[in-house]
Amino acid sequence: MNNNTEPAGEAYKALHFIEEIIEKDLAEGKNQSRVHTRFPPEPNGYLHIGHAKSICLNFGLAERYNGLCNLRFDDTNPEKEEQEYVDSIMEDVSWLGFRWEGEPRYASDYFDQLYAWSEMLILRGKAYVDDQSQEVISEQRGTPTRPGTESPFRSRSVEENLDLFRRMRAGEFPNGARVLRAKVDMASPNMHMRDPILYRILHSEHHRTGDKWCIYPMYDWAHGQSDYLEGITHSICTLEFEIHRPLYDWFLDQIVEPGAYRPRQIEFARLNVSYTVMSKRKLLQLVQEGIVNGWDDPRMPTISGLRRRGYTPESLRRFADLVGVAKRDNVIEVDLLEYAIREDLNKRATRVMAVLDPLKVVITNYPEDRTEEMETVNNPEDEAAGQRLIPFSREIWIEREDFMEEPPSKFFRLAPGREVRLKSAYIIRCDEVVKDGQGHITELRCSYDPDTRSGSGTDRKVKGTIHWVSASHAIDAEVRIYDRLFMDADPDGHKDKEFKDFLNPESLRVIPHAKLEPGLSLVNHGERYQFIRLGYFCADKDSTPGKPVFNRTVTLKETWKKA
RNA sequence: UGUCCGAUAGUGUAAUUGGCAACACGUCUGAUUUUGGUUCAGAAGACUCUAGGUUCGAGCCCUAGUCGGACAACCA
Repeated sequence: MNNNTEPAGEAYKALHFIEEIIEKDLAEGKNQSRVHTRFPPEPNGYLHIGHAKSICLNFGLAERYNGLCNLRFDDTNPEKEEQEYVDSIMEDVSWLGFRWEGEPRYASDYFDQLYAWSEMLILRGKAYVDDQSQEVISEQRGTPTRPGTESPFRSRSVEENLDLFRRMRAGEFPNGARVLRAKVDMASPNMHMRDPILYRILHSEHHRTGDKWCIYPMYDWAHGQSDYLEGITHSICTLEFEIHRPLYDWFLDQIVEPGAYRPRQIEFARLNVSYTVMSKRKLLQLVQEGIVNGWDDPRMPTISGLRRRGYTPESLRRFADLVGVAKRDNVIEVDLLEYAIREDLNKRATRVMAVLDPLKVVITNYPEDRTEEMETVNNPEDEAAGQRLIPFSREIWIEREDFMEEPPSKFFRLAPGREVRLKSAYIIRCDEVVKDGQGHITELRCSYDPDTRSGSGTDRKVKGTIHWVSASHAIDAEVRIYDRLFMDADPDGHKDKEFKDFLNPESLRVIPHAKLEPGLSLVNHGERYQFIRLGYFCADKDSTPGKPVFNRTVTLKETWKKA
């Protein structure tokens, strides 16, 4: 069975290695030719763009092969996990546009079954209780190049192991007093096979099971078994778990009948993005040390941060598609992320006029009491978006950087004696530059050509077109100009420096009084616009009626270089 | 001195399974443009990690090596 046939007209897209594995399994009728994946985050932090790749992969595969995808919280460590994270994860996955099969699952749903299987292992002589301290166990484990040594408790009787394990569960021992270990192979070249720990004692409240348990299963013991219980066929994870796969399989061997259904672990290379950090630990550090304003700070590579920044779910899914799936370590250039959001917003964002650094222009030959409503197109890429009217009058704001007193030859904007077109309005010429006592430019006095009204059919051309906003009609807005958080392409790739040494001091610049066209006074947070010639901006949740707050998502592509 | 994994333009991913190394981002030209955006046309950029081998033919198969990554939490 080959599901690879694409609809006619669509470009052939090569299968990545996981799709190849799946198609082979499907063809062989493995696991009744089902495809069932899962996204298994630990609720100990917010999801980031790397998780988005994994989400798109797992849910995308299920979609492509008419399968299912579960959302499962890997909540086996009550000391780090919180409900807040569970909630944020569900919100992020849904926002990305995916629907998990049934209710969210939790590894903690399977604690009873895991416990029962553990007793089974003990009964079969495949697990034992070890009384040694963490330090001693760690010492005995050896090193990657030196085999471990067996614990003196390894040969305890089944009865004693069972009794001790039950008493561990009953809460008779303090944290760290004993652990349950699988009896595998202390001489294995794979460290994970050297009698891995199944259960540790943790007298702490679990966010879902409360105080029902004081022993908690380790990741390796919980994960594959959870996959099995959920009927997962393809358990996709990142490369660092590759070395765990023999253990994943060993555990499954203990509970799965040969030839029957069985999940398979497949590893792919995690996403890295230049100029950012991706570890939850470091992101948590940025939040806790107040370097950013929370997990959803628009500078964070978290899904909630990108959402607040103005990224669309479509752009993130497109990005996940563009980065591909393979097994080699990779660093994706941020440019690709920015390409993805520009591509999307170019098609859908309404163009509006906004002046961030206002310079007053007085049009001396324009009547003082006059206001014209100029028609302007909402989106040149989307005719259906229609037109709207914007007010024009004698005094306007233009961008300060759109004027130069002594312009280089390639400068197409306003300068003394030069002309520019005001977008959707008239061509003006700069006649006079007004300065204050310090030589600071305070105002430009210009004259307009009445025959050049936009849409009047005039054919007079000028080199440049600039944006503007009528001074008497403009509203004030706060605009937050975000730039990359780190100045180095690989912030944690330096031996003698810490990632925080590369923080960009100008990652956030707040413009308290930007001038916007009046139609923008009432915006709903999350609305996205293109500020003409400046970039894409998204209304922040801090907006209030009459005083919007905008976040800059990304600039427009800048191909112009100074001479 | 171990085990596992990986290596193709600057970046990422392909190469229909052994047949002229392609696509995307990025870079550079030019055209169009009432956004220096978009769009369009084009260009540069690769000893496919190295050395052997198999073959009429190797990015792909084999051998050896080099380089990079992962593994020594009672984290996931």
